[in-house]
Amino acid sequence: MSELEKAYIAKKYEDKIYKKWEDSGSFQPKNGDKKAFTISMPPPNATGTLHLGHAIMLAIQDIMTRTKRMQGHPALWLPGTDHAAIATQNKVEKLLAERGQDRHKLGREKFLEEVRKFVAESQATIHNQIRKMGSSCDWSRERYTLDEGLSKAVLEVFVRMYNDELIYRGYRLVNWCTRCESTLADDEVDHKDIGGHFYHIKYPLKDSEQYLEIATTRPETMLADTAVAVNPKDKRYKHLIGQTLILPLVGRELTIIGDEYVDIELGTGALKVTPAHDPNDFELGKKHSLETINILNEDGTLNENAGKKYAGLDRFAARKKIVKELEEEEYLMKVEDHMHSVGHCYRCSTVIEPLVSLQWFIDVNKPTKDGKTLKEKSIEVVKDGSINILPERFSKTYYHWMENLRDWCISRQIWWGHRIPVWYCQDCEEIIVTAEEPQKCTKCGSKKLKQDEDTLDTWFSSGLWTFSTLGWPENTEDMRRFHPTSVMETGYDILFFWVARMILMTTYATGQIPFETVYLHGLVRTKTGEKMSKSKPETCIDPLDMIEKYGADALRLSLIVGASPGNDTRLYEEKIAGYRNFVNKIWNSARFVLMNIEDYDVSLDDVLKSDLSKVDKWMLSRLNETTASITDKLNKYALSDAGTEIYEFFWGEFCDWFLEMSKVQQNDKVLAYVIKQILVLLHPFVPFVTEAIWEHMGEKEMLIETSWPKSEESLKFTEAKEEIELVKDIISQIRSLRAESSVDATRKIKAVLHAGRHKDLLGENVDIIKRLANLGSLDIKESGAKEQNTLASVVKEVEIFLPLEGMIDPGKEKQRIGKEIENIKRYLHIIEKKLANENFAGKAPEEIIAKENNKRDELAVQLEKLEKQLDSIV
RNA sequence: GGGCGCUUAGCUCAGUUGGUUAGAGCGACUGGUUUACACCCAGUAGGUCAAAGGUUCGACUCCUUUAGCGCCCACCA
Repeated sequence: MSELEKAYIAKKYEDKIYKKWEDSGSFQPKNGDKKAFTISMPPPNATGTLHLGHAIMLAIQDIMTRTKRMQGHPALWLPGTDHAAIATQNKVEKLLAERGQDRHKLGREKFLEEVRKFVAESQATIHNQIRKMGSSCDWSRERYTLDEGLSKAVLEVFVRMYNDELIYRGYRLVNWCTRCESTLADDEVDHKDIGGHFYHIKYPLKDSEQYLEIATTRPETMLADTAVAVNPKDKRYKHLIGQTLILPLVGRELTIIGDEYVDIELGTGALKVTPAHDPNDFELGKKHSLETINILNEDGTLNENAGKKYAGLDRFAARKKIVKELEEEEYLMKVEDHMHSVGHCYRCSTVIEPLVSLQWFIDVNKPTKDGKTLKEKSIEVVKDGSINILPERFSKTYYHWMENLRDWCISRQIWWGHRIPVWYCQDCEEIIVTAEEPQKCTKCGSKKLKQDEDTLDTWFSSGLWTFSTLGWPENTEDMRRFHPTSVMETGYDILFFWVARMILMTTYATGQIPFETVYLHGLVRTKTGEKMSKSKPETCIDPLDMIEKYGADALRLSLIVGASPGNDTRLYEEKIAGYRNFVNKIWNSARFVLMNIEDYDVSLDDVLKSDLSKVDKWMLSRLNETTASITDKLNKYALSDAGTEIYEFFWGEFCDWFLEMSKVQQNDKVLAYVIKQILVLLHPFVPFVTEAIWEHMGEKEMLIETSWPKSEESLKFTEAKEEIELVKDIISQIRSLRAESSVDATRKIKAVLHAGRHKDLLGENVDIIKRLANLGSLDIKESGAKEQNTLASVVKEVEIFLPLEGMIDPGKEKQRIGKEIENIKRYLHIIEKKLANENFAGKAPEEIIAKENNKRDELAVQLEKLEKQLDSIV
């Protein structure tokens, strides 16, 4: 088997292995009695290429899925993509713009063709990239939010909600993106603090020299003012309520109204009321029956209502013009700098305009059939523990968001997405809501029907993802087997956008929760903690480059180990290189074993029947403990902890100790058994290299299909384990003595051990100690006279002497041992103080006290021996 | 204005329900052609666990306050 490369070449194996897995059907869930384990893969946007955010999600979900699959659960990881309405449309519009095209010139159908073409291309790219990460997802069940089946589910839910009066159409103040020319949901607006201005404007009283001073940050909206409000408790203005003001530049008469809403302290205490372009003013307008004047076009320019002078101007140009005119006509009193929060489109960063518009909404506050509102239901399933959010603290954020959720605006004016299933009769104005395109008006029979132009919010369809992908509304077998799903694993940044929406939509549509556990991962940042951005290529890491360079296994580990749920993680190339080294170490340990062993067909029985040395027992014991611990951690989704533990066990114990010891004394059965089990435990983390090795070992069954080990009572060897730990400590101590005293590392020196009751143990392992400590000869005695001219030390009760004629400086040696004694004394002192403390003796648990007593006794013995050694130096 | 998180070795991070003389990887330093691996091996140095107070027999771990950094939410004209 020595033809294996000295270093593992990931590139040579990964694609081949992935193909083998995929072709074998092992990504598809098996039948079985155990509870199914399901993850719906958060569908990447069909807009381009995979980034590290996808890589971390794929790594985490793949580890979960592989573990459960090996544990014998029917495991389904369902992949797919999202049409990502606004994001995709924007992207294609940008591409069109580069060719001097735009969607309006193309028209709806041609534009959609362009989008479809673009999506098909990026989907192909995404498929390839998901595979590159080693994702063991079931491609036979892949879905796309615009699939026929999913679209059917979308329409079905819409119609049901409409019939249940949970979806309604109405004039409301909405968030309008002037670039996308569409509404946005409240949480699709990013609020950013912007340095703006406070413009103080004179609003003169009719037929008077007096005026009111009004402060505003958006002076152009004055063109839509229909009142001015003051607080009736405000002594300055109280008497003016009911009087009339003249709107500067426009000349419209405005009534001064009184409303407690107005904050006396804020601004000037007088508030211009613009019902069409401000959420608060909209409410005031409704309350006081004010006129609503909309001055904005969909593209952010001003319309006729703004007056001829301003119509057609962009909102910001209009602002400038108005400020200038106010100044010229001496209405502008002052301009102050003012920091305030301004809404921006989360997809294109354009400043959002609030405006009144006729849109479709989901009513989150209306009781449904079971008497609870959508909002209440969504809160309940998390509160009662049906859904468990990891890390737990995000539950609080979730409640807060849900509790304050307002009706969800679901209609978008973009073209890319699910068309709203509503038709308007052109003859009788009947509104027909149906999943199937109607042929004629249900009321008057007219065939002149016009479908609503709008599409649905992309989160409406992705909110159905866990069940629409399983065939709902049909009562499919997949639906019965795999829903509710087990885990929703995604970034905490889309808790509201998506996770909350899924809970809301799924509990309504199916009466089930969408998933049992929500695992939220953090953001991948640069080494210095900045967000990765393509504009900074020196720190922005492309997962595919890293896979090319270091292999997918290394990349996966670098994203998993050291990253806990809900916390951001930093990634940089040295880290990935470090895990590449680890992967290579796995490869080489296997290479070593493969050079030594032919037969890997070893059962537990074979191992137990073989002639087990204490070293074997130690290793089996540790393997068994590690298996139990890792299984436990994985079951709790503590992936980082599990990864760290297997890393340290494999490298620090199996390679550094057991393999080295095997070079002296080898038990084929144990070696084969242990390395195979380690490969199994490693497999969810580093699937490629482990599968590659597995194949070289001539296994018939692929590792991906192998069952997960259980911890076995018969592998517990407590005594042998402790004995070998002592042997290891002695070896370490000898190595340390040598190095500290600058003994030539290559020199095979002699050692004498006064082993006391451990004489037999050390005798059994004399060759191992000699080799690992690089000794020429080793003399083991029960006890004896002090050795002279030696480096001396004590481990537990065992005294170590390294006779080094002529090399020992008694002064230095005295100093060294003296220091060691001091150390022990200090420690001993702490323990003795603790034990002498009545409160400790009275209150600490017995276990702890026993442990402390033990430590004290050991230290006392060690101290005594060291003191004798010190005395003997002449 | 609310809420949350972080602060542990030069760097990146672990540290489970309080019981270690505080750990790992990288980096640094010393030394190594040993039946796999220099993508390696052996060894060493390096931390008053952000600060102050409190609870406790015992605090990196729990509580309070403070400071710095970061994030989320919020219709402050």
